[in-house]
Parts: sequence; C-alpha cells; structure tokens
Amino acid sequence: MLNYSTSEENYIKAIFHLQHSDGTVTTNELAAELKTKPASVTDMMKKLKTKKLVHYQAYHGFRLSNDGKKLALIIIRRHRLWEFFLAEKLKFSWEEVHAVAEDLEHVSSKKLIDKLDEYLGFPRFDPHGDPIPDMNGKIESSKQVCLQDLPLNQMATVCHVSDQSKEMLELLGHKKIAMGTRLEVKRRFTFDNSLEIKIRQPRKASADQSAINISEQLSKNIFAKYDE
Amino acid sequence: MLNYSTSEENYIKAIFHLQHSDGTVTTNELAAELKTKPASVTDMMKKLKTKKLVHYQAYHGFRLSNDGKKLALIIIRRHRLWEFFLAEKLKFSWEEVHAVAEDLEHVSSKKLIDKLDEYLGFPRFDPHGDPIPDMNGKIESSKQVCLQDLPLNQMATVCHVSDQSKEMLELLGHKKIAMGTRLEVKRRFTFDNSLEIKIRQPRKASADQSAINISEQLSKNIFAKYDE
DNA sequence: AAATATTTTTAGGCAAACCTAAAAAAATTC
DNA sequence: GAATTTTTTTAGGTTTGCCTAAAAATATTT
Repeated sequence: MLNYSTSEENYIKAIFHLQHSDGTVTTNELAAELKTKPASVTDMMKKLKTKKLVHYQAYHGFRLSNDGKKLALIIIRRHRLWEFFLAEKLKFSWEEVHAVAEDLEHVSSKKLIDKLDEYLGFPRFDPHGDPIPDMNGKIESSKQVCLQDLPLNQMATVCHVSDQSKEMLELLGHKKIAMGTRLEVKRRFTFDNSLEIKIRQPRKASADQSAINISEQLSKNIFAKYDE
Repeated sequence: MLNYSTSEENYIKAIFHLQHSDGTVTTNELAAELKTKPASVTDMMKKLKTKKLVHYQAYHGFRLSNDGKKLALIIIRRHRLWEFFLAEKLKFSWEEVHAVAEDLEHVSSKKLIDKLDEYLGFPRFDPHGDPIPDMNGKIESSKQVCLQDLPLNQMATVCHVSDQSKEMLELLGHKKIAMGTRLEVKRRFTFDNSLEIKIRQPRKASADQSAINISEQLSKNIFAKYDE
C-alpha cells in the first residue's frame, strides 16, 4: 500500500461512513461532513479518482473502489485501536478519546498498529462499541439491531429472532426469512410502522427482487447485523 | 502554547540538536540535517522569526529563542516518551523505535503526553539513554562523561571526580575547578590529548574568559553532565 | 415543457513548504 | 587589499489543499 496524506485519508474515511447508510455519496454531504466547501470536495474527488480510490463521474456522485474500501478499513482500524488504548490504558474518558484518535490514526506504520493490537489483546470493539477491523481488514458487523432500527437501504444479515413460537416460525417460513438471510429495509410507513423490505437471494440472479411487507410487531422480533 | 506544523516542529527540533554542539546554527548545517535545500531553510527561518521562535538576522545564522527552546523540549519529550512506549510496551527493537516516534511526536495533545508519561511510570531516559524532559520542560542532563569524551563547545557542569587524593584536589583548587563548575572544551590537542577548556564564571561579566590547559590524565578524572 | 432552484463543477487565487537558478554577502586565498 | 570561493539570500516556480465567485448540469416547480 502506498502512502496517503492526512487529507486524503480523512476524505476516504468520511466517504466510508456516509456510504454506510447510502451506497453512494454526494458532494454536498461530504463537504458538510468534512466542514469544507463543495468545490474542495470536487478537487479531491478528481485526485482520488486518478489514484483509483473512488469511482467518480462528474455530476453523478461517487463511491469507494475496492482499494478505497481497504484503505478506509485500515484507517478505521487505526482509529479504533487508538481509542481503545486511550480509554483502556491511559484512562481517557469516552468523550475525549475520539479527538485524540483523529490525530493518531494518521500515523501509518502497519507494524505499529499490529503490535498495538497485540499489546491490547486483539480487542474486537472500541470504547463506543464499534467493531475494530482485524489485520486483514475483516470487520465484525456491528451489534445487532431489530429491523425497526435498521437504517433504510442498509444491507444486513438476520442473526436472531426473539420470539421462537410455532406461529412466529410459521410466519417467517412463509416470508422466506431465516437466520443468515440478507435483506435491507426499503421503506418505512409511518401510519402503522410497517416496513417494506427486500431480500437478497444468494444464488438467483438479481431478478426476483420482490418487496415484502413486515408488520411492526414482527419487525421488532427480528434482529440483524449490518453487512459490509 | 499555539499549534505548529509538522515542518515547523522538525526545524525547531533540528536547530535544538545542532545548537547543542555549537550554540548558533548555520543555514547549510540545518539544510543538511533536514535533507532540504538552503533556500528552504531561509524561507522557514523568516517564518520562525515572525513567530518569535528563533533569533535570526540575515547572513548571521540563528539560534532558538526562549519560546523556541521550550517548544523543542516539548517535542523531544513527546519523541522520547513514544520511544520508551514502543520499546517497553510494544517490544520494538531500539533501532526501529526512532522512525515511528518521528511521526508520533507531532501529535500535539498535551494531555495525551502527560497521561502517557504517567502510564509509563514517569521514565527518565528513553531506550537510547537520552533523558526525557518532564512536564515543565525540565530535562535531566545526560549521563556524565569525562572531559576527554565531552564534545567541543558543549557546555557542561562538573559533577564527579574519580580520584579524590590530596594531590588531585590541590590541582583542582589551583585550576579553580570544583563540583558545579560550568565549562566547555574549546580544543583538543592530538599530540598529548591535553585539552584547552574555558570556565564560565557565574557572577563576573563575560570578561576573564581565559583558557586553561588540562592534561590527559587529569581530564580522565573529571566528570561532567551536559548542560541545557 | 418552461422557469426556477439546487447541486456540482470550473476558473482563478491564496498560503505552506518545497524547489532551481541567479544575485548578494561573507569568508578565504592569493 | 583584490580576487576567488563559499555561504546565504532573493526571485520566481511547483504542488497540495483550501477558498470565492461564476458557469454548467441536474432537479424541482409550476
């Protein structure tokens, strides 16, 4: 991996965070997140495109390339390991931890981070409960949430069902939802808090993307972990 | 204390190190130390002068101001504490430690450094044996060396005499050297390894700067600690 | 679909930190 | 002390990352 400037790293990280709830990111969003101006974002996007860290076409938003995602995970790994260190070893409070880690995360020695990881005992979550990517960029999905709390368009994997009654399982079977099913919430109807979800079929080509409706009561019993 | 750029901090640190064996630093020396060009050094000196970190007059070299010295000690403190951390906690080898600390030293949170210091048990020397400045910028003088090993023009304070015989003390008395005397070696004669030293009189104005000659035998019995 | 509003990009500038080449000052040699 | 060499500074240029203001593209109203 090459070496990137603090500024480049901050852009990559910000795109990653915004992308989480969206997939693609806009110029204005990113400018707001980074407290800079849209024109500066455009400048940087051109640069990151030539470095192959983002896919970008003028006027059509951008998203991280595979290399961009890898880099983002490296930076997040650094950030969260330092946060863990600051809270656990130096006894910083949770609120103070973030600002200092913002600086430390740009020190780029891989060996430093891997040794820090080992020294800390390979922690899996930072003090805020966010998962820490491992040496290979593998990141555990966040803590599970019920479908009601899942952000729109956030791909997630079903991992828990709180009510395991026969009736419940019958309903789940009918809706073709099981442990490990990957889905995303496409809409939330405020009238009755029912959800419209899409299930991602593993084998079948991306056809058959029919939406399924889930009642509020059911949605509160199904838990999932964020993907990606 | 204000915030300084990584580049500014590197200049200040470099001046401090060169100054150690000289007092005043030249443009070319500094350019060599920082692996940059003399013209760039001149640029930066103008800037550091307006920030009152150095005393500088075109064509006449420069030296750190009091604020500059304070800043240098803060940076050295950060550097050496990180070195200690890397070696002691993360099990880096002595040689690896320096390069990583070069990056970490520019993270400027005072609280971080003071908490790190505490976490490490207030170490007094880094893995290379160099002293670590304390929270107030107080730095212990380095390990003592005999006059024979003192670099030229390095101000030092006499702190130990290995042979305390009557003859020895008589000679020291005659040369007006005692515990606490501040001196520097101005020349070393290779013919007989005798030294020409200057004693700094505390009270008297900087007049009376007569040089004294010290034989090799005597010089090996007088120990001093680096000043400043 | 035309007019308006919003978003995004382009154009041109600025400061930091570097560079090269030429000029000026200081040091050294003759 | 005049001539030469070395050191240092000035002048002008580059890249990075930011800015403002104007132009272009897209989205939203009417």
